[in-house]
Amino acid sequence: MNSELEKAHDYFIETAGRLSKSMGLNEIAGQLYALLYLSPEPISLNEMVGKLKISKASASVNIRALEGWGAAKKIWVKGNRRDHYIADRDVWKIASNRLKVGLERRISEANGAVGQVEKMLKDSEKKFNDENKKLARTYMERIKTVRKMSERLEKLLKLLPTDLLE
Amino acid sequence: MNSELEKAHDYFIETAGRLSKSMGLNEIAGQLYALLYLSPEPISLNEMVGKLKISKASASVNIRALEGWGAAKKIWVKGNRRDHYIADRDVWKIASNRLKVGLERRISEANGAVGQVEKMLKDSEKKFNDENKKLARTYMERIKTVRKMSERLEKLLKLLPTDLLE
DNA sequence: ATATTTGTTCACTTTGTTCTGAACGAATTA
DNA sequence: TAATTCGTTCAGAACAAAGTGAACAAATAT
Repeated sequence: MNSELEKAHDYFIETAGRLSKSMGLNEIAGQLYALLYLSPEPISLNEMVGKLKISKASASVNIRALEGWGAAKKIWVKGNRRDHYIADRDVWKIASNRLKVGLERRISEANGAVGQVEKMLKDSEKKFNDENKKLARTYMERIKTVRKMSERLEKLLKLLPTDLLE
Repeated sequence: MNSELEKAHDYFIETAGRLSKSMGLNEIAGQLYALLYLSPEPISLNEMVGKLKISKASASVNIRALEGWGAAKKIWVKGNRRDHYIADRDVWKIASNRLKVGLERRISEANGAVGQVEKMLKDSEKKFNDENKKLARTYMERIKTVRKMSERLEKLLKLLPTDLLE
């Protein structure tokens, strides 16, 4: 194997891993994806283990994560009983979808909690003494602002695919 | 202190911490911001320590991170020599800016590396034998696609503030 | 039937991050 | 001037996340 070529290959993969990690995804998942992305041929679990110098366990777990995200898919290779994988090379689609899904989940969780806080404040409003009533008003008002914003964000996310990602 | 009120208050802060953490920021930073966000009064380091049950060290480090992001600012309180802080309550501005800056840094790093890989391939192109020449072509083509995409993303990020964040 | 190959799962270790307590210097008060 | 109050820094403890090896079950080959 030409070592210059291999160096470039490996550096690309390393970079993908770093990026993946810094984006809150798994480093090995990023490396695996880059490996598949570059390869003209489908790749087996064992080859992943060999090329990335990782354990079979990691390869197994992470390739299935990629599968789950629609970033890789299993493919049948004639006369070979090992699982082979290829990348869906539409990086943009995959990355933006990851981002979108991740944001949506977080926002919706936060929204749920914020809604609960609002409910708590409303429900016990009558029990507050004057001092606390004033404070509760401040809280309500400010929390409402937050909820408004996050609703706005949710809408924005729903909008994203058609406007920006096609 | 009315305990219902306090519960709502604390739950809001807890939620902010969780969200902050899940977004790759620091949990305490999120809690601190939420604390300041709700408070009608400026808050001192010691009060943060007391209300969030954290160490002075954490409070100090994280409040300055918030300051650096423009999410909190120091304020002078008459007759008190402690530092007091208030939140900039424009959550949208702060959050979107964080997101933007974070993405920009990562993308630009990745871009640098990808550019280098392209250079490596080009530079050593002549030395490849036929087999590798073909492989190198595949790499180049695919990596170029990635670069195009990330350039697109960079542009999109530059565009963001005016279009979406007004 | 037995042996081998293959991918998955899980308990454990390793690695990296975050938080804290203690020590410190600067500023303020007595 | 000495004592106290503050905020910062830093080494190390506590914690969380990720990767590994070994055991396993399923499929295939001998």
